[in-house]
Amino acid sequence: MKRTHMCAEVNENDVNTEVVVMGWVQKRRDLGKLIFIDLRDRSGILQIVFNTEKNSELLRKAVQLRSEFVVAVRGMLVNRSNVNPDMPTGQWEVLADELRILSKAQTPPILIEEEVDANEAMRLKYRYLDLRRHKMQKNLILRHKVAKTARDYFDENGFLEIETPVLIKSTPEGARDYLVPSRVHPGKFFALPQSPQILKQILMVSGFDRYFQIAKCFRDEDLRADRQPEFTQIDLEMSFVDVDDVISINEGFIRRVFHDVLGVDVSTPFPRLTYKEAMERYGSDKPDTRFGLELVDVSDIVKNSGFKVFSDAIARGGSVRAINAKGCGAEFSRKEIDSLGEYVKTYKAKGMAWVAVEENGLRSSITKFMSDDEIQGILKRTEAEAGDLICFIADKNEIVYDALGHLRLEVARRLNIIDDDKLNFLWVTEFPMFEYNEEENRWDAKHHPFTSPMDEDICLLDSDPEKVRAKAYDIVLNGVELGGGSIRIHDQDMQGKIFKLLGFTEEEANSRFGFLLEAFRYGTPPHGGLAYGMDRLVMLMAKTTSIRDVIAFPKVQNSSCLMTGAPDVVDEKQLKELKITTVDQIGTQERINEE
RNA sequence: GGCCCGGUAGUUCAGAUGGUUAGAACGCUAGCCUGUCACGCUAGAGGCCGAGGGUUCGAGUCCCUUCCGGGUCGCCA
Repeated sequence: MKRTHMCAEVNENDVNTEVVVMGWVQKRRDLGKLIFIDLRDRSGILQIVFNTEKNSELLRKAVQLRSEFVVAVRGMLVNRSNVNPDMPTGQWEVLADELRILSKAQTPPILIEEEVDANEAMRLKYRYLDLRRHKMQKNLILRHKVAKTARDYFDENGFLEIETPVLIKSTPEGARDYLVPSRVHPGKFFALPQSPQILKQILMVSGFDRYFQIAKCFRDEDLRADRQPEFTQIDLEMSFVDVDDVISINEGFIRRVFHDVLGVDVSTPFPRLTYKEAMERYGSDKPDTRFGLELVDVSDIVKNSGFKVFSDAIARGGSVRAINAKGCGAEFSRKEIDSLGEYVKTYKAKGMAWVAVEENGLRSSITKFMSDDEIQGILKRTEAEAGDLICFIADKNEIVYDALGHLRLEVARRLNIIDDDKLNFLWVTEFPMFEYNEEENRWDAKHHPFTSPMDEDICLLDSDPEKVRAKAYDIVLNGVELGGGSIRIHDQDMQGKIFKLLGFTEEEANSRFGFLLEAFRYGTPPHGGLAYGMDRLVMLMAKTTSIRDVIAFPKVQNSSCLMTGAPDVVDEKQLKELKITTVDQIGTQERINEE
């Protein structure tokens, strides 16, 4: 038998013709002398009917069918007497003439149903069953379409897809590397790329002008709902460009991918926020602008306040900022307000002061310490009305932003005011070039050490490195960092200066990035680019909240794969070839030696 | 590494204050049923209550340790 149709791809024109369909038994409804089968393939579900009047022999065979058997069915596609309006193929069914059981199946440990809320561990252990679910198939089909659209779009815009190696030189900095031992060079290791960053820059030196790649990347760090140890970037780089060129080609891509894959029209250009503005208004460098609750700085009002928590924070160079949680004063109990106070402690805030505005007065933890002028000033600045709850954080700016930025999101979630249908794209630009590393007592690159400073800030490099802004940009969708990039340094002298500022000696810079620095000596075009977290992009397009839902075989929080059991021990022989001894073995060896 | 939530039939869950024989739904097995599509009806099987230790006359329930899954902080140039 040769398959003629996918289950859900039959139509009126096929009625009264013979079809052959193959797939999995989704459901058997046995009425005695009449058996219905819902047959499922990746296209959908089609009902098969076995009728004793037509073929009693065949019906006896159909009795054996169970969930997830793989079968082939030949028969006439007919109009149903009882149409099922809830099913895309509900007006037809196949009147079976022949049934072949291609493969029997054990009863599956999880049900292949849309409404499964099976435990995720169970889903991941039996991932092949979980992936049979329509929703998961839809997600992976969506992912395929995103990848295809990326290839089409970038190809049409003159980008070349070029593969870069997966076994590369470790350039420590940033995330922890995954290492691969070399058999040929005992004691030496390859690293898996955290991103193709340096290699794509070298492709610019080679004159490829526009490069892109759908690249696997690896970072040996702890997992989150939106972070896996191996993930996929849509990575691109362009020569002879500045910030606006990169932004514009990427706005085109986003417009295209949402249009082609989801049929949604996204309007461009996207709003741009500087890093400074994003932090001051939203307390985050990846603000969710689908709702208000913006941060308000009240430092000037309370700098001399009798409430020492406020005045002291400001005296120490910090600030006091607030959000007006509209309606929460009326809505939240004391217990709920206190739980917000607990919530901000996650972000190192020592506490949360609050004022609930009521019809006939204020309910508050702090007003007794403050003057009327201060209180009135705050209410005016925060545009407080009866029913509102003003929440304050006083601390170092860094903590104030972080705590209030997260509090803002938490309040919005509790108030359920986030519109899931919105697609709020924006660019965050003008990131600081450096951030101070308290532990190591030096400046680190906020993006990476090849990021170009903004032209107008170059004069500040020596005097005020903290004030230098970079030609770096992130693209944000609904509070999720979708991607980021920068214009790179193409000038050797500037690169040397930046390395020096980052505290690299010449030898260190050479041993880490020598090959790149050398490449730059042979004629380097100005260049820049961007990389998307493809998993996150697909996750948001699929309207799910975990990238595990758009990755076929994801890993769990401890970086293992529940289906295959990776990572696992390997043969002694393999280790021997690699000249690798594990600490456990060393321990054993030492114990043996001691005895 | 820290904090929070969870782990009870195959699956999803319920099991106040410790108390005799641990329940439900779905799934599964068998029988009946010719228009079902959450098919229906009848009967049935199925449990080291994650693991180990402790308290107690008695532990699914309380305590300690540990393992597993999720969220989060740190981490993620």
